Amino acid sequence: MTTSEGIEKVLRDASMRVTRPRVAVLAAVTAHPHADTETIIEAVRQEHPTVSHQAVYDSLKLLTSLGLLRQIQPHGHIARYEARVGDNHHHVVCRSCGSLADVDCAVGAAPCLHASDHHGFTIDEAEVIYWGLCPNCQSTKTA
Amino acid sequence: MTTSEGIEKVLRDASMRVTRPRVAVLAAVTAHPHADTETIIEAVRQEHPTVSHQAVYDSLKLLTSLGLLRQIQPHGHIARYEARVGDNHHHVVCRSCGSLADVDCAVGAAPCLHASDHHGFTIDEAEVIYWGLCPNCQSTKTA
DNA sequence: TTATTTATTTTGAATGAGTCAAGATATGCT
DNA sequence: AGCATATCTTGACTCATTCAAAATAAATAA
Repeated sequence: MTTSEGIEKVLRDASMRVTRPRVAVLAAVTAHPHADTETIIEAVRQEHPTVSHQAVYDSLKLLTSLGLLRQIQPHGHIARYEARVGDNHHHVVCRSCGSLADVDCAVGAAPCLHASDHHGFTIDEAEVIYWGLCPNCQSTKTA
Repeated sequence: MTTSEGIEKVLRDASMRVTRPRVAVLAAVTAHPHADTETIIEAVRQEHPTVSHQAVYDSLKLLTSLGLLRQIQPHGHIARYEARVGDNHHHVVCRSCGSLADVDCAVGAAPCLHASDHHGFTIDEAEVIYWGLCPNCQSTKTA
């Protein structure tokens, strides 16, 4: 899915050009799950030192809109990205250090997706963020 | 709960001073649910023209940490606040116009709060944001 | 393969929500 | 009323992200 051929097909199907920055960004996010933009820029530049930050921003936005990436941005934190997509998993964020971990869905396939009263909204996604303390910060706080 | 006496008690219990900006901010948020900071600043200044933006930022942060307010900040949007607190309700955000509505909990009291695998995190809150289209934008899109 | 078209990228400046810091002010206590 | 200091005002500053114009390179056709 996230292989080199995979992205080419998705991009071409969307009438988008297959460019070095785009492929590199997808690879970088795949290699660094939950990385922020700065980290992704650095990772991309390991292989392609001339790629601009703007190209990374553009690629992240494009790949996200095409469904190849997912953006995570908890309150008070900058945006992070992950390549794990389409399996309806959620995230835990540590209130203390900001570290982030994946959490599989609690109840079956798409829990929480059926709100009791939509106010007429059509809902296509339920995003869940759990807040708490990571193991590290728990011990630090109590120590 | 959100009355003038209510906030005084909460502030005093927390050893915080009862100041004009704090009371005004709580009143403004109560009167303008889901308002962003800019809107709250304007609302506060209707009554108290000399209150600084910094005081509003500080008050919002304090009142939020005391549990009198709740901050909502969907991806790509600036922070908004609401005074409805402690009833575990969630929000729908329109992908098109960014409008926001309350949604009561889908399944009983605290759904989704029990993630299957915490990775050792202690979870104290499950935040749910539904994404979709508001009634207005639905008709605009299809029209 | 080379020329052509134009989507993307580079570069560098700009935006703007939010934060920082120092001095002025007002709250709560005695 | 007067004191101590929490809070506010003012104004500069941060920094993730966006904007814009010129340069570049991907895709198509000759």
